[in-house]
Amino acid sequence: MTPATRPPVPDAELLRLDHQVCFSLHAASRAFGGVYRDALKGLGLTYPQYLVMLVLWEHGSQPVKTIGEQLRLDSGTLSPLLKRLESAGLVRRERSTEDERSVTIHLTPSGDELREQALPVPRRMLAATGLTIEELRTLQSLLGRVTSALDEA
Amino acid sequence: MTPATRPPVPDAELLRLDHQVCFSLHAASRAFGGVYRDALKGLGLTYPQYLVMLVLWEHGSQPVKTIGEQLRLDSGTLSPLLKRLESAGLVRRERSTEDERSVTIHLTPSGDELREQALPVPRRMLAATGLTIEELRTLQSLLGRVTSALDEA
DNA sequence: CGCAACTCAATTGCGCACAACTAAATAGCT
DNA sequence: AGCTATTTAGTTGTGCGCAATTGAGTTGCG
Repeated sequence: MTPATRPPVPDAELLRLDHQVCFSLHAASRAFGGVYRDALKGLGLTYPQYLVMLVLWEHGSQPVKTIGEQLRLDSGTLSPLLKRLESAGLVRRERSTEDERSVTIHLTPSGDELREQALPVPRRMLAATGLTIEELRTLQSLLGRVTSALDEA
Repeated sequence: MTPATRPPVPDAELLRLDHQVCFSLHAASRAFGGVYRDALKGLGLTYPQYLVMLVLWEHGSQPVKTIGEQLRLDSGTLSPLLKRLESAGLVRRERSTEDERSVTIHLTPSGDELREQALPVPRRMLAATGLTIEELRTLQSLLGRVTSALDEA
């Protein structure tokens, strides 16, 4: 069934299905955000701030640019976010001496310590999704393909 | 392989996998947003505004509350958004006479006409995802389950 | 050297998302 | 009727996301 040539899906269904998928993605993203908000409240981090900390915990000090590349965020988002992390005492911003355009982000001791408190968060989130590891893999694979395809369009 | 009792997935992998899934969702949502931004530019709509118009096109005039329920958005988001749609001449806001707390949103003739221009959008988006109908169904099913589970947590 | 092109971070402006709160109206209960 | 609780929009404040712009700094080329 459903040969390689387009199967007989009527316009009306396509329309509804598309609506559901794009909306589902939007809704799922916000639902995740809500649960992360709770899970991260104790750490004083928002979800995007947590993503930045994950990058720093995993790969250490690095300039704003490479953080943005990994998270797909630009300086308009990262600059104020990093200043808030700096105000919270978690990171230090240091203008590079070799290339004065570049600002390197370092973890402070507080920022490094926070890692331990963050360790139980992923397992808690995994449980909250109600999915099996297999399903998570499937989901991640599909999302990755969608994102790549959309980025090229 | 992978019995019902937790399979031997080390913490480190769990951590990375979780990171990837939540991040993938975040990234996919923003990637979708970017492509919708282009697709909807000609209509003068943002993606959330498009969602509101879809609800109105499908189900007609209705109060703010029911729009919010369908889109999972509260009045803090919808009130200013609807005012922008009103400024654009696409909707009319009318306080109900029977229950003066309620504001009913109506499509204007312009708002109704816009539907035709929006018809090609879904097919364009579907193509941009690069997924088959089957994969979209799988994706939507997983996202729906995740959202339900997360909403309860 | 001197000038043009590029890079990188920051800033500005707009819109979305959500929490907390306000205000007005309705419903329910005594 | 009178009082309380609930419902419904709206407002305010904070933070994310992105486009467009600015400005400092670097690189490359003649």
